[in-house]
Amino acid sequence: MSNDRPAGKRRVPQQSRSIERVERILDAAAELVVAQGVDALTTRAVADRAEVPVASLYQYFADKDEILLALVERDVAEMDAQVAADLSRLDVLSVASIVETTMRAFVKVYHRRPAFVVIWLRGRTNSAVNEFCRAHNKRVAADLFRFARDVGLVRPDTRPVHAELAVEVGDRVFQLAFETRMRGDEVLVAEGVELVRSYMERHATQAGIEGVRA
Amino acid sequence: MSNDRPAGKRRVPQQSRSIERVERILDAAAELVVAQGVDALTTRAVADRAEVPVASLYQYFADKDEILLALVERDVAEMDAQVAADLSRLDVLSVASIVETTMRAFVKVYHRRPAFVVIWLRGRTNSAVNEFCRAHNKRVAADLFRFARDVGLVRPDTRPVHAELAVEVGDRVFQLAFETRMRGDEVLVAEGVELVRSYMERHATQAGIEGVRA
Amino acid sequence: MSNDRPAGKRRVPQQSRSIERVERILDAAAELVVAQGVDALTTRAVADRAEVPVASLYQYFADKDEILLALVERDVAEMDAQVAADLSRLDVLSVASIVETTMRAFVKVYHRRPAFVVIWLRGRTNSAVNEFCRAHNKRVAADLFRFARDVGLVRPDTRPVHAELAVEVGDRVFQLAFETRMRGDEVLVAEGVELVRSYMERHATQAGIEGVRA
Amino acid sequence: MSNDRPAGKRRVPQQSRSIERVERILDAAAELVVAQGVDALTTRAVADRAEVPVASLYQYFADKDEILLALVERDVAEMDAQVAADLSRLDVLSVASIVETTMRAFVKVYHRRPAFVVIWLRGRTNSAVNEFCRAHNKRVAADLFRFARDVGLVRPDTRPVHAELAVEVGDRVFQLAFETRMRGDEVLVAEGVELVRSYMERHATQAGIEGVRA
DNA sequence: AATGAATGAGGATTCATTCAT
DNA sequence: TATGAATGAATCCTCATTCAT
Repeated sequence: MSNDRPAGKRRVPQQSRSIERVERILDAAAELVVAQGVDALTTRAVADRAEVPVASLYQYFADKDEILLALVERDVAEMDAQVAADLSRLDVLSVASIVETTMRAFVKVYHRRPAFVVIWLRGRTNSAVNEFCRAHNKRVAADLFRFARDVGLVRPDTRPVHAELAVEVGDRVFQLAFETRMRGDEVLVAEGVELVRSYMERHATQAGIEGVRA
Repeated sequence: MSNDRPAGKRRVPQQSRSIERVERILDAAAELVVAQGVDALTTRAVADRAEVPVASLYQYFADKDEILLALVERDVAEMDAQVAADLSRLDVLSVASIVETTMRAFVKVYHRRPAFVVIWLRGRTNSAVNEFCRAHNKRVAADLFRFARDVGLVRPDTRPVHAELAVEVGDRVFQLAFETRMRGDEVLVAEGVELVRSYMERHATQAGIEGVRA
Repeated sequence: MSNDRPAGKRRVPQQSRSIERVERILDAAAELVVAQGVDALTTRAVADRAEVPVASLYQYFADKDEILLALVERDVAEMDAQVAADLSRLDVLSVASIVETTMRAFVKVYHRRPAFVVIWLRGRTNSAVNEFCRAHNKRVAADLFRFARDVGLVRPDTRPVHAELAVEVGDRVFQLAFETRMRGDEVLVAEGVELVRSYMERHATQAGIEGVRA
Repeated sequence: MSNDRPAGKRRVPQQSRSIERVERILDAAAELVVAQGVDALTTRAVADRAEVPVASLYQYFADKDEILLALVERDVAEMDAQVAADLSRLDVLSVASIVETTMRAFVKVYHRRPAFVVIWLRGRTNSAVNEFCRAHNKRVAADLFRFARDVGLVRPDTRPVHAELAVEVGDRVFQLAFETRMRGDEVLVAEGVELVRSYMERHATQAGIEGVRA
C-alpha cells in the first residue's frame, strides 16, 4: 500500500524523537480520548497521564493537533496492514469477498483501537486528522480499485470515483454503527456490508460476481 | 409529518422572546457559523455581531448550546416543510421517486441554509443538536416508512430499521458531499441517491418498483 | 422591650407594602436560606420561589440586603416576645434564673426559626443585618441589666458593659452550638448557660444568688 | 505544639512555588482583605495588586479559596509560635497564667496580622478556612489540655471538651473585641480573659489555682 | 402598583504555547 | 535535549438593579 503523507507544518524532525517517550505520550492520549472524549485531550492532561512535563510535548509534536494526528497515523498504519493481510488470505476473489473482507478488517482494528473510533468516527473536529483520513480513504479506494480492475472483477467503465464513494459510504456506515456503542452495532455493520456490496456489484463483471481463484 | 420536540431544560419561556431580537441573534449565529465554523460561536462573537449585550443572550437562551439548537430547529422545520411540499406534488409514487424527492428536498434546504450544513453536516459537536437531529432522522424515517407501506410500495417484512438505515446513509452521503463544498458535490449527491434507491428497492414490492399514481 | 430600628437607606414606604406578598417573599427567602445558605439568596431565586416577578421585589425592598434584614427583624421581634413571655412566668428571680430563662428562650426561637440560625449565627456577611443584631443584643443587655438592677439582683457597681459581654458571649456560644447542627448542640448550650451564669454571678448581690419571689 | 495540616485537593506542588512571587501574592491578598474585606478578594484584584497576571495565580494556588487558606496558614503558624514562646517563658504555671498568656499571645498576633483578624474573626465565609481554623482551635485546646493535666493543674475528671469550649469561647470573645476595632477592644479582651479563666478554674486543682514553679 | 425586558460589570477558571535556563 | 515557570487571551455565565410601559 502506498505511504505518502500530507504536507504538515511539522517543525520537529522525525529522527529526533525519543521513541519510548513518544509512545508513552501517544498511549496517554489514546487512553484519555477513549475515557473522556476528544475534547478532554488538553496538553496538561496528556502530559500528566504520560508523566512528562507539558513543555516536553513540544519536543516531539509541533502542536496539540499533531498528537492527535500521530495517534491516527499509528492506527491507520495498522488498518492498512490488517486489510492487506486479510485480503492476501482470500481464496476466492470477488467484489463481495473484497468488500466484506475489507470492511471486516476495518471493524477488527476499530475494536482493537478504541481511540481511533473516538477520534475518527466520532469527533471529526481536527482538520489535520480529517485531511489525513480523507486522504487515506482515497488511497484505500485507489488501491482496491486498481486491484479489482487488474484481476478483472469490475467493468472497464468503472471509475475511481465509484470506489471512492463505496469507501466513504462504508466509512459513514461505521460512523453510524459506532456512534453510541464502542463495539459497534453489528446489525448496522452487516447491513452496511450488504449495502456497499450491492452498490459495487452494479459495476462488477461476471467474474466479479461469481469470484475467481486467488 | 409529526412535530413533537424533545423536552429541554429550557428556563426561558418561549413567549417571552422578543421576536426581532431573537431573530437577530439567530441570524448572527448563523452568519458566524458559516463564516468561521461552529467553534467560532462564542457568546461574545454572537453578541457582538447581533449588536446585543452578551447578558441579553441569556434572556432568550438558557445557554450557548441552546442558540445552536434553536438554529437547527428553525432549519429542520423548514426541511420538513420542504419534504412534505415536494412529496405532495408527486404524480407517481415509487420507492425511487420518494427517495429522490426526499433527498433533493434536503439538498434544497442545505442550499438555502448554509448554517445548517455547517452545524449538522460538519460539526457534530453539540450533543443537544446531535440528539435533536438524530431524533429528526428517526422521525423522517418513520414517516416515510409508514407512508410507503400504506401505499404498498414496500414488502410487509420491511422493518423500520431499514428505513432508518436508508435515511442515515443518505445523511452521511450529504455529509460527504458537503464536506468541502458549501454547495455540495453534485456527482456525489446523484450517486448517493442511486445508492439509497438501490438499497431500498431491495425491499420494494412490484408496485414500489414500477410506481403507482398518487 | 424597646423597639427603635437602625436608620436605613429605605426608600419604600412601610404602608405601601402589600402584606401578603411581602410575607410570601420573606417566607421564600427563609426557605432558600435554610435550604441552601445565605449565598443562595439571589433576587431571582427569591422571586421564583415566591412566584413574584424579580422587579416586584423592589416594590417592597430597597435592595437585596433589606430582604435579609426584614427576615431578621421578624425573627428578632419573635425573640423579644419569647423572652418577655418566659421571664414574666418566672416565680423566682435570680441571676441564674434570668440567664437560663433568657438563653433558653433564644434557643426556642432558634429552633422555630431555622433561617435565623443560618443568617445570624452562621453567615454574618450582611452589614445591615450585623448592625441590627448587634443593636438588638445591646438592647437586650440593657433591658436585662435595668431589670436585674431594679429588682436588686446585681451590685450597684455593675456596669452595662458587663451585661453586654454576657449577652455577646451567650450569643457566641449559640453560634458555636449551632454551627454544624441545625438543632444546636445541647451539651454546648448547657455548658454555655453555666459559663454565662458563673460570669454574671460575680456581679450578683446575695439576693441575686439566692433569688427573690417575683 | 503539633503541626499536621489537613489534606487538601492541592494540585500545585509546594516546592514548585517561587517563594518571592507567592509572598507577593499573599501580601497583596492580605492588604486587600484588610482594606476592603474578604469579599473584595477577587482574583483580578489580587493579581493587579501583586502585579502578576491573573493566570499566574493558578500556578501557585489551585483556586481562589486556597489563597485565603494559605494566608491563614501563615498566620496560624505564627500564632502557634507565639503561644509556644510565651508559655515557655512563664515562671509560674497556673490555670490563670496559662489562660492569660495564651490569650495575650493571640492578641499579639492579631495586632501583627490584621488580615487574619478580617479573615478569621470577621468573614467566616470560606469553608476551607473555617475547617482549618476550627481544627487549629481543637489542636490548641488539646495541647493546652494535655499540658495542664500533665503538670497537674486540672482535676482528673476534666474532659478535653472543656478545654475546647474554653478555646472557642475565647475565640468568640476575640471576634467580639475585634469586630469593629482593628486593634481590638481592650476592655472586652480583659473581661474575656477573666471569663475564660473563671470558667477553667472550675476544673482546676489547688495547684492549678495557686500555681506551681515552671 | 406592577412588571417584562434589558444590561453593565464582573466572576472564576482554563488552555495552548513560549522561553530562559 | 529538557523543562519549570509564565502568561495573553479567551470562555461561559450570573447577578443586582433599572426603566419604560
